[in-house]
Amino acid sequence: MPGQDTRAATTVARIVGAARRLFVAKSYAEVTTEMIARAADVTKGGLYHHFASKEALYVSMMLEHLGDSRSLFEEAAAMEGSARDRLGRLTRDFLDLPAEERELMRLVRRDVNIFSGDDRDRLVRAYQEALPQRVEEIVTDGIRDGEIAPTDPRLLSWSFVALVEVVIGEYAHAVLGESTSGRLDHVLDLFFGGAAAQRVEAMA
Amino acid sequence: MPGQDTRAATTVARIVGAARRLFVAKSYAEVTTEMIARAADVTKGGLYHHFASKEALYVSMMLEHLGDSRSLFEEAAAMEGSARDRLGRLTRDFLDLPAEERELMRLVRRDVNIFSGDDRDRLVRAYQEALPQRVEEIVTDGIRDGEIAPTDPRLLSWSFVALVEVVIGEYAHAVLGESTSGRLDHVLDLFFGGAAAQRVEAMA
DNA sequence: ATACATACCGACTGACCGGTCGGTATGCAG
DNA sequence: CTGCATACCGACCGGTCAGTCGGTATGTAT
Repeated sequence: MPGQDTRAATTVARIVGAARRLFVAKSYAEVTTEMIARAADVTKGGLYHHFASKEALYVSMMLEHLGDSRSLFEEAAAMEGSARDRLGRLTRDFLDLPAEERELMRLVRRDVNIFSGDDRDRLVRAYQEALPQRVEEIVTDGIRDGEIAPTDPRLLSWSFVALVEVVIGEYAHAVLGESTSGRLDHVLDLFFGGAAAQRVEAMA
Repeated sequence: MPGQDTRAATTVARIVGAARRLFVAKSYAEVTTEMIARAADVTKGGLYHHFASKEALYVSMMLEHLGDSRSLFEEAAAMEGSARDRLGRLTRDFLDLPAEERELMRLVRRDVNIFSGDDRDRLVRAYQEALPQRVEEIVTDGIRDGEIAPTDPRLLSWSFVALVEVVIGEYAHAVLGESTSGRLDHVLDLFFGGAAAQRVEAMA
């Protein structure tokens, strides 16, 4: 009953899904078009019917994911509230993402350097628009409102993202517990308050 | 006049040096043994006379560098003084490293995943002993002395290393100026004090 | 001088991989 | 029913690359 369009669309989706799984598990060079085709239950011919090249498939897969992520993070950035609340919401959304999707954000940064020209530029832009720029929005507001010390907002955003990345991975999982909240608090406390022991402060 | 031993040693050194330059500039898969041999002014045959495989060459090159780095960072960690001073010294040493050697520290983390088994384990261990464990020593002391808030020291160390990595790269260079000190202060301030605006505190 | 080891050469091989192409199957439009 | 487009197949090609191997040159020990 499904027409050709639907058929093609589901095949494309199968290929993209298989590519995503494989690219997360292995490096770009290690994943062969043959492997992707086999995992998607088509042949290489079928794969190349829908995608011009291995690179085009990778880029297509990644751009789709980055678009979705951007929508998700834009919601958090658009929230009302303190910078800490908004960063918390965004980070929580990120940490609660399925592991595979979260890994894709690391993947872009890892793989961007193996491309060049147009594809590379599009990937970089899409990544920055998906995550770092959303963080930067919040940080910039935080500086304007006196919540965050006046520093270069982009540098601060990257620092924040770097701290979040530390908290992914099994060691942090083991230390901070299974729930998202532990990791979240750890990141926010460290980012806003630093690692120094609390000085005794004058209390009201 | 030099005997065969010296001759072989210098050839090996040439090969390792060429490999280092190339692996920093391009990814593992993109660097061919032919390119390394050519850059080292030997043939592939000559290269394979000294190294059993491409992987063995990579590992050998990396372990040599990590050993040197470890010695350097151990000095800083062995210093007297506050945790902040010692971390500052270690970070300064790191930031003042020639760009190529500094890049190698990123390389390990990037490339570790393409190996497996024994080679992988040795690389991971050597890296951790070279940098993160040196940081962890200092952090642990800082916690013991009440300078750093009691948190998991390993997690804190990784966070610190992540913050340092942000500060390498051209954007940070442009924002924080050419000198090492600007980047150094930025990292230390952020790590110890956090990003929050200073609250007005009771002063003596 | 002779014999042996070590350094090095470079043509070659075998495997792999991205991409192609001629062909078949399946629907849809007139 | 016919003709055309689209989806898909799978054998194949061109090229690349890690690794090999028979050979030569250069020292070194006896």
